[in-house]
Amino acid sequence: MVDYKFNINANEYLPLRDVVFNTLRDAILTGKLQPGERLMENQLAEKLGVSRTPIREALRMLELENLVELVPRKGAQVLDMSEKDIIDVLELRGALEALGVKLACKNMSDEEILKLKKAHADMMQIFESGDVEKMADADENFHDIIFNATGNDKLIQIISNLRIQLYRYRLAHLKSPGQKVVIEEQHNKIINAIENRIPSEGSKVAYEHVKYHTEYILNSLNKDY
Amino acid sequence: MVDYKFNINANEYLPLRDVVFNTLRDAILTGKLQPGERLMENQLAEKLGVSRTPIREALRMLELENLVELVPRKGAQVLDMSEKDIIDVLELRGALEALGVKLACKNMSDEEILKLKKAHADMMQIFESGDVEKMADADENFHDIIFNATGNDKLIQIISNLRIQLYRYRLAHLKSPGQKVVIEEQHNKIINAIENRIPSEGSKVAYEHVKYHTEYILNSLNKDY
DNA sequence: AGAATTAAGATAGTATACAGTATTTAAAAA
DNA sequence: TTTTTAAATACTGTATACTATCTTAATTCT
Repeated sequence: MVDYKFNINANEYLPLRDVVFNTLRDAILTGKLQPGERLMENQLAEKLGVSRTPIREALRMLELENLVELVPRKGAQVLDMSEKDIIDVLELRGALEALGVKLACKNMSDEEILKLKKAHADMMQIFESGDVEKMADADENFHDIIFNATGNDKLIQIISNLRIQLYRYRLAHLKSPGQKVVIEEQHNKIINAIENRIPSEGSKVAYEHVKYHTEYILNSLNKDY
Repeated sequence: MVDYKFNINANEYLPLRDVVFNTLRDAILTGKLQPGERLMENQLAEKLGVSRTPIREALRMLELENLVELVPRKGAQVLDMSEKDIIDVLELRGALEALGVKLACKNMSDEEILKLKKAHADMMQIFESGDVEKMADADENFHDIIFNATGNDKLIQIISNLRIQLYRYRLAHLKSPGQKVVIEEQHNKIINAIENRIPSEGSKVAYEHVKYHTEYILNSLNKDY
């Protein structure tokens, strides 16, 4: 009746609400569902071939992820982020990336440091290609390695959520060709701080990294139109 | 305290799922529902006099608030926090309180500073009474004023969530009589930083405040039998 | 007796039905 | 025409019914 195309392991059971949740989230993040677009339960149910029940539960989950807005008796719509929202989230990211690198300075294993360096090298390679999507992915990968080394699961959870919120706007950053040199230098600083186990330094450069990122994004936003 | 979507205006409509959500959250935070306790949909539905539908939706929401754990086809149970979870959350709070006070140094109005001072004075008064619940509330109020002055809604949202997670464990802190002097001094430092508009100082003392808090809580936890 | 098996009950997953409320459309009045 | 009102429609909110699975306890087998 229902085929679980998201399940690689056919043994594992994934409730429909989670399938719907993943589907809708993906659609929102990739822009197939645009900010402001209404999400009607019947329509979604029909399109996805399920009843309204899992749709509704998925919508509640998306609401707490800040991806959709739910107005009682009116319905759901894809949430848009104002410029201020983006600034706010980046402000948070600044603090949390700083914490993340600080913890990574203390906790990252030598193996993981190697992995981090490799990720950095890969990313620089990809930068040559000019494929913005892949660049963004490589950047996320780099930061993922750091966060996973912090050992703080709550931090990982929150930063993931912030990243999801920013996902739709992240491409603005890496477009300009001059970026490579700056990002390379900043990432190198981060790697050095971690390798030399200097938490205060790591915290500082991570913060500056996000701050630079923020300013860049704001510029791109204002340049639009 | 728990004033979230609470509606004073009786005209405004609150979906049952939100009523259930508030009810269950309150029950969890006040310990009426203990960590580890199973939450069965039928049972809750009957007890609250509603159908399973709003119960299920409320449980999904509680899951994303990290208050209950949902295992597919098994059910929900009140989530317990390990000592490590508590440390992780406090580590996050350290970074976010630091950010909060830093922003408050920049954005807090003179009026709000007066309110903050009053809240501090009130708190010191309440400390004399020895009523731990009220002390905790007064402390939350003090920090609330700061966060509301940051102007960063996302920060407010996340710190609220972290606080909710810690709510059940917060009383451990204020019990010992020696606390008053230390907390008074630390809060004074925070107030001074904000009043004199020194973000770097505010950030520093806020971080130290949480760090002290953390160490205290850990001590209490280990002392428990 | 202890382990394995099966059957019964409990519980979550999903679909559907119905009720109530916004929204839209059409009609009537100004 | 423009505004008001009324009816129709399209939603969401909630309850309930049905199904699939998990748990528990009884039963059988070794």
